[in-house]
Amino acid sequence: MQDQSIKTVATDCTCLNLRKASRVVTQLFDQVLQPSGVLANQFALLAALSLAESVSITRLAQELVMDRTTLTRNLKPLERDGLICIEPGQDQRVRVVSLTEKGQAALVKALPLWKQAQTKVTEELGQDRWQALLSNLSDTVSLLREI
Amino acid sequence: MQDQSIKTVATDCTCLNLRKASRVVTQLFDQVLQPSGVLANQFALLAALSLAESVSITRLAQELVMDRTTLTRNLKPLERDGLICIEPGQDQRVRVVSLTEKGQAALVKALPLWKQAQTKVTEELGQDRWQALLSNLSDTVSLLREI
DNA sequence: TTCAAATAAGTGCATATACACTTGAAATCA
DNA sequence: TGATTTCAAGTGTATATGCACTTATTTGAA
Repeated sequence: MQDQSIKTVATDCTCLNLRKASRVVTQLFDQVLQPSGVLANQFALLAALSLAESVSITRLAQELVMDRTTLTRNLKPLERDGLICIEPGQDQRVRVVSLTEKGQAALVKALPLWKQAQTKVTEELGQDRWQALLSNLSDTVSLLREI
Repeated sequence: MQDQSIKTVATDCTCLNLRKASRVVTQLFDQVLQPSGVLANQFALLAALSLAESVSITRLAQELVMDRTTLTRNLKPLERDGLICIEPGQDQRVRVVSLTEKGQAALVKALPLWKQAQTKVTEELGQDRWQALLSNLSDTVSLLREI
């Protein structure tokens, strides 16, 4: 009798559908960004750091809607490759993250590739559907992040 | 001068927005499913297996739009906990996955919690926006999975 | 019929994700 | 001022993700 319900899991589960789409789109972005040497997630980190200039790990994690400990580990490869710099802040508890020259350069190099990936998505979905998707994703994050 | 572009990464990046939403929603589902003892991703695997009855790893991976090797590893904890059974098929290359009694029971136990999580999402987004989101996610997967 | 191509799956490696717990520093309060 | 609370960050552990490479089996063709 729960057979009906189980079918709706496959078709209607918000989490499953989000994760599927996330996998597909991440693979596309990773592939297109390949020549730049950064992955999709790393590119987003670099972009966020470029805007924030200099920011604590906790604050950056909040902006990216990412667990703080996840961010700590995501920063590791970027630090190892010299794209970012992590220094103690005035408050000795805080560690401040910022882009290095090399990181800034990697971001600039990756930017046209990112636009390419974005264009692929908008071409496939069409502008209207893409706008709607983005808007709904953004709303989802806003509405669910604090419950 | 790429400063404008970089701002649009933070707001418009399809990949970033998808991953953010995926994180938020996965955390919600994991939390609500907690009493059932399965995570959101594991729940989706159990549901898919319940529908497929008995299926090869490659085929199940295709259905879930998941890399085959990712699925292999995702099945590990479920097999360890006795929720699924993996046996060689007639074709000796193939390994056939199926739900155990225990897995079926876990799925049934988790189902009302899943509905609870779904309801939370639809209540926050509202029916129309939720329907649109789901539809757009589904289209995104269909349109981008083979390019 | 034998050998090459194709197919199914696993492993090594690296990144991504987050919870529980710990450590160390700052702020607050008795 | 000294003790407690709060806060920022790191670590241990476990799951999730996918690419490159390998192994084993099947299929197909010379």
